[in-house]
Amino acid sequence: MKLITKNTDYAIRALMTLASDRDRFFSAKEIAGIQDIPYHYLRSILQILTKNALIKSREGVGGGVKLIASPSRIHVSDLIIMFQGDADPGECLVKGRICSNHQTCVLRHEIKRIERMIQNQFGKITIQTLLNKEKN
Amino acid sequence: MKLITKNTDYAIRALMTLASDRDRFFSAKEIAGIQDIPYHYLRSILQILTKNALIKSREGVGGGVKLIASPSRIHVSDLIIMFQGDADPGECLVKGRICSNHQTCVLRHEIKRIERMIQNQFGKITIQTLLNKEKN
DNA sequence: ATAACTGATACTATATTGGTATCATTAAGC
DNA sequence: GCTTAATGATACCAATATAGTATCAGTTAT
Repeated sequence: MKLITKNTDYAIRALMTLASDRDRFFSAKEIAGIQDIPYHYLRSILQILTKNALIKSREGVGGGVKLIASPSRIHVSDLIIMFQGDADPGECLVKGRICSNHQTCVLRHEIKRIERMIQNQFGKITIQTLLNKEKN
Repeated sequence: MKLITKNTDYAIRALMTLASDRDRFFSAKEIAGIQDIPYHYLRSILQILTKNALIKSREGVGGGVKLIASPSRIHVSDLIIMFQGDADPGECLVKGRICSNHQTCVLRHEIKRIERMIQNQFGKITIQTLLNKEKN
């Protein structure tokens, strides 16, 4: 059961690095080195984070990316949605007679409930809480 | 976030059909028709259920498969493990410095906790509870 | 004997995820 | 201004996992 894909994972780690020094710009190359993330792949991830205004970028020599959102306001649930999409696109897994007879399918209902619970759990985890736990 | 894959879903539906009449054999063809599941794919799923002793099979004319486990003892969590494997095979998602510096990685720890919670939730759902909810 | 079934197994197709490459543009600093 | 170090945009490729198909051998009721 893969809850978190690599791009989400890489995003979290990049953000943790950025949170370690909020005032300066880190280049993608630098972050890739620190976190051992493939450079080009990381670049595409950073672009998404930039578009979602969690970080800002500066081009040119001495440029890079820098955290602009507060680490305590960046929830892992947001990153999951950002990189893994908003769960399944409303499609009913259980087709066939059961569903057509009963309109709403019981299994699907249970799955939805558990998905909400998961998102709720990941919503409680922020970049800040991860940093805090790391320092124990 | 795909919690349940199609083979698990198909297995659940097949078992619900079998639970609807525990005394007789259903052929794969029949179940495929009732649940609108691709015949050959369903056959491979039924073979796995047979090997795991949830159902028993009878070859030849008039054969098929029949439920042997009690619907209230078949937990969706078991089926998830059966068809989707035992979560991730112990591999740490967060490699690089964070992990090597701190031995155990904080994100991984949180993910593991949530995974246990999910399995616990799916452990509370059985074929029987699904059937009960369906009949409301 | 035949027809209806499962067992075993190999194969193919599709989708998702992970990763790479390239060219254009920007900006610092000599 | 030229060079260099950086991102923006975008297209492409590879690897893996999931979903689905096909076939042949063996079994059993009639």
